[in-house]
Amino acid sequence: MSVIESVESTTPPAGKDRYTISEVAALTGLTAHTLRWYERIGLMPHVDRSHTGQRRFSERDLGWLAFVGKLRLTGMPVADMVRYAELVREGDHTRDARRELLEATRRDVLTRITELQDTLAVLDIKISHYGTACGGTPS
Amino acid sequence: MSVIESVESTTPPAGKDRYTISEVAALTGLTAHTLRWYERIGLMPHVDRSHTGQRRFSERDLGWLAFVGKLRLTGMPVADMVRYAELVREGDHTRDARRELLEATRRDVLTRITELQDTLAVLDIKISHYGTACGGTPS
DNA sequence: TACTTGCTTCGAGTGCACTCCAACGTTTTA
DNA sequence: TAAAACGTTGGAGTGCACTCGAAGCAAGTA
Repeated sequence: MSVIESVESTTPPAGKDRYTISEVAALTGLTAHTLRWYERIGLMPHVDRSHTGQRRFSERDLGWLAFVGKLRLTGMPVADMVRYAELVREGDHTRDARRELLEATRRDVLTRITELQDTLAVLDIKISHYGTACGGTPS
Repeated sequence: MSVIESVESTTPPAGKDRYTISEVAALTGLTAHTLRWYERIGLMPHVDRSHTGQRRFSERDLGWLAFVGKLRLTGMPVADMVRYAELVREGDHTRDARRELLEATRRDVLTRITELQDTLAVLDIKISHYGTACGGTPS
């Protein structure tokens, strides 16, 4: 618990802390279906429930979803995110493993950025070929 | 043909020009299955055949595959790449449409790079929360 | 009270990008 | 020449990440 608070929360609990699933859907851009699916596969920590069993998301849940959204942008497979979520749940002794995982992800992201910059260069060359009213022998 | 030469070829025709499918697979990292599939869906221009009907890839085909590989890295859907390939086949009067498409792709790539850089920043913050070597427990 | 909206679950369906199979023909190597 | 390796096709299968449907319970509004 303390680990989650100290490391996993980015946004401090401020504002209301009992969001319904449709509110969270609106805030995150995910569908309610996807949010339930995330919980089912273990990608969400267990979400609090109302007295009638309906989900009530906390600010921390929102923070986690925002982080997951970032990881998703990197192309990380959902299974790997689930693995990370499991490590968080397992507690303090997985700190090193988690840092390792994040650092590996960081390296992947750097690689992806480099690849995209290469691609950008290729696109620029192509575009410039299209741009110039070509008369010479292009390569 | 001339359009393809003037705009679509990056590598000048040098070296042998009759690669078998397994050679191309080795060179590109794609499987033979994928190469045939690319042709079937119209992502490859029609590949030359031997007198018995086997594929013989040219240097230009390799250049096209390299470009497709770059596009693939951007996350562009295969259907969009097929669309671009169709424009190329349709000839000179689609130049503008093609440049448009490449420029849109370029914008997408820039957006993706920005997203990844944001993600990188988040990862760095998380990693720094996990602390540097002093807190870690080595095996 | 009746209606509308939103929530629950489980399980099935979708779209994408491959990936593989079966059956058979061709080319290379020993 | 015989075997091994490689090629062909159409169509079916796989894995991922959702995405949706159906049946039913609960809460708010006219």
